[in-house]
Amino acid sequence: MRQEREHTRYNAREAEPKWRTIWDENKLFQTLNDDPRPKYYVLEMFPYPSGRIHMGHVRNYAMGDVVARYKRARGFNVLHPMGWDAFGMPAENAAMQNNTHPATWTYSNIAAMKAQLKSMGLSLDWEREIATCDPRYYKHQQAMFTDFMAAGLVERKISKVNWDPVDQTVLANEQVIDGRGWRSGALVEQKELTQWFMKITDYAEELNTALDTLTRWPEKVRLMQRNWIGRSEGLMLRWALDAATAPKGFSELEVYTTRPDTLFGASFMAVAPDHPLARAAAEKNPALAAFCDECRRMGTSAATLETAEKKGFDTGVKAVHPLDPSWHLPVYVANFVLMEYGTGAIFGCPAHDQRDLDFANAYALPVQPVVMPTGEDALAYTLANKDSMKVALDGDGVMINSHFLDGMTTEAAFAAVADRLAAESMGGQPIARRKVNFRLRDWGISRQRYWGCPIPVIHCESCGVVPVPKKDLPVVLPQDVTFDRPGNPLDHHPSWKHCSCPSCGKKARRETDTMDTFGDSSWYFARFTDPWNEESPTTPSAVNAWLPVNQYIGGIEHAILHLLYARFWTRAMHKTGHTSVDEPFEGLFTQGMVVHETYKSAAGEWLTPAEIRIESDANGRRAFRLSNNTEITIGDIEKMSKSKRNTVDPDDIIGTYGADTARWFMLSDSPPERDVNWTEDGVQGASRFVQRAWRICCETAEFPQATGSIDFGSESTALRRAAHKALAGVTEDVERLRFNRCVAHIYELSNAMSGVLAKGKPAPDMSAALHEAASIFIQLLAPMMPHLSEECWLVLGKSGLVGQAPWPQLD
RNA sequence: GCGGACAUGGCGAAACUGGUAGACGCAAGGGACUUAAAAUCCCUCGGUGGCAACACUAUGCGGGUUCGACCCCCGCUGUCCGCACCA
Repeated sequence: MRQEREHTRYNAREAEPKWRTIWDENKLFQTLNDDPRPKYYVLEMFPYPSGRIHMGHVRNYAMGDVVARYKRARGFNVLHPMGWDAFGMPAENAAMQNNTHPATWTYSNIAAMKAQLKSMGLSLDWEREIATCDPRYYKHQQAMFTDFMAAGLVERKISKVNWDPVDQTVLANEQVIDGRGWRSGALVEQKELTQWFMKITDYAEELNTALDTLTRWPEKVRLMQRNWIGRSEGLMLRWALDAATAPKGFSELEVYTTRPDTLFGASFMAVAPDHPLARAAAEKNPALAAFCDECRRMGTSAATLETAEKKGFDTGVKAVHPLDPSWHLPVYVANFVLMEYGTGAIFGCPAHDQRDLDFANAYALPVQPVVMPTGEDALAYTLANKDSMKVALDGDGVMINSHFLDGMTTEAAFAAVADRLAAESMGGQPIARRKVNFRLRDWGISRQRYWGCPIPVIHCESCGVVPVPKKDLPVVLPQDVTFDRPGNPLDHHPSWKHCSCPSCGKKARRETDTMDTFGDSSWYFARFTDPWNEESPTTPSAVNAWLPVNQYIGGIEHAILHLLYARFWTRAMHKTGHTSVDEPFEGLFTQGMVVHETYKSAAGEWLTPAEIRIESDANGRRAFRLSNNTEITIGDIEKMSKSKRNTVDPDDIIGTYGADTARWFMLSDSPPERDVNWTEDGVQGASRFVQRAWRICCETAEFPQATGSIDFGSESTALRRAAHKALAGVTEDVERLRFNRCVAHIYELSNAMSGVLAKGKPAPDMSAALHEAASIFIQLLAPMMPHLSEECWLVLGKSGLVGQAPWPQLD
């Protein structure tokens, strides 16, 4: 017979704030730099202060908090800080729309979001909070910028940019939609502007090879970075130009190729429309000039590239084949050759490159196979494919129709051509040299915007570009700016940009570009290690002790840009003496998105989950609108977004169920790297478990704890075994960030305990086993549901805080 | 086009290094308690057959390796993601 027992329900709304106050009063999560324990640095990607946290934040920070709390219990000195990625365009947009200052908007958002994060019960060291828009932060970023300048890592050069003529600003590629500015809708122009660049390409080789050392990064992210860097090994090859046809001043054409082995299959040359040779040839040829203009207008948008045909224009210039002086090839201007990659010029080998083949077929150029698959007959293969190929053979094989290369593998032929041409010279220089090339380009950091870190340089007519001396830093953003007209408010400001030259004292002009906000997030993890240092960006003893971040957690959307820039910036900091580490993040975890069902009315309008009531039975689920009871179509499960209105507000969930329930649900069910589907049923399930865990602890507390030595019987031993099995499972799975499995282990233990408790008053050995199991149970729960576990810890008569208890010993 | 990942009940998933497929949760169905509801508790829950013990079958599809395959190999199909004329 089940005993009649009345337990009060666990009241999260009362308990959660109470425990947070106790943690704060005991400074539980304050981290000292001189703590002797081994260090562990866990970091979640800091948020942009948009105004409110969303469920993605809840998932991200719940995961990080589990790791932080677990590592603390394992005896580590854990650094778990939080800050704000606070510069950026939304603040300026808000300023334009609402006539509020970006700083006012940003700081009020930070205050609101900080309160929300606090309500989650995260074990963060708020003493180290930083905001990138704070002059006490960007002062050091400016100091590093001048150090980077001195170290030759910063460059000012002319570059093509997307220019919005209405907003008078540069747009990133992502901000150009169908050739128009995302905000103004104006046709975007390609404009050449002098811009600031970080020389990330200086580290291309190292950023690529060091990926091999990042064994605790997802393979997917490493691969994406490897592709982005795009390392290739090839040959820089100089072709002589036929003097009779070449424009004045052009005697040769240099190309980059990764396939010198296919040189005998060449049938044309091609240069980019912006190539100097194209420009020179166009001067005397209006039709060619028109063709080049047309290519430029096509622009670089992905949509136009997809459908663009291979188009070219014969310049009339002839190039001399480097292995056969009697062989002259036509030089085309072609729309598929990019000025930005290699030398902006190629030789075309149609048989072994699909683009070249398409081009050759369009302009009736010869197609000569020079590589065939192993085992084929050379003559038969040639006859079958010559001038009639549809699909280029771009793989390895055996050389044919290639004179001294015939019979070699492609690999051997590459080496043979490279060696022979390196030994030959033209104008006193070798014809060819081996060259490692990268797709990666330098990082353009100039933004014609107000709400960003000012680039700390001064332009002087006599001295040129002069960095602002460190004693004059920070270059602070002016407060009194207006957003009533397009363009850069810093440029419009009546006095800000007028200054005197730091070296000669004459009147000079302050740089009005601000830095890309990716710069701000490229070193914040280093600043967290000693945010109190006013003199310099980092303190060697702190930054070198804490870095690298042991576990970094964030969204996959930052797989390339943020993580690559941070890897570069860390190396630049190393070069300039601000740290001695190269890789900022030892372990990386990319979590999945939070998704939710969508709801659409018959009229086609999206409805929020809060406006919906669900009915479900054996026939399935149906949705009804609360206001008028009409049936609503249940749509696809999609990423939570404002446009589909399928969002759930963390405040509502925490207010209704408590932070622990929200955290528990976020960690259960789906593997953390996959998307998690937020459902009302799932939250209620999590909430039921909170009450069940509470009941288990309350019921256990009614039975006596062990005194003296105990002989455990078979049933009590089984319970103890279940408890330690759960302990082993959770320990392993937290280490591997498999939180969904942790949840399952805990459920299994709770089922075992419920089964024992249902049998009524236990024998002394079972009572002792129950207390042991409950103690383990609460400790396993503690990293995930910290408030509830403190309350349970208390009801079981345990001393101290579970948040300070060491991880249980496995038996 | 190139590169990569994934595919298991009604659903989210688990199965560790090749060794009892479906742990755990959700949904659903049945029952207990209740005036009723909520909450709680008990039972069932991949499919087919059987009162049952149980038998057969089952991890996208087709082959293969193995005493043994969700797991390894080959070939398909589908879904998702990244890059996108990179010479």
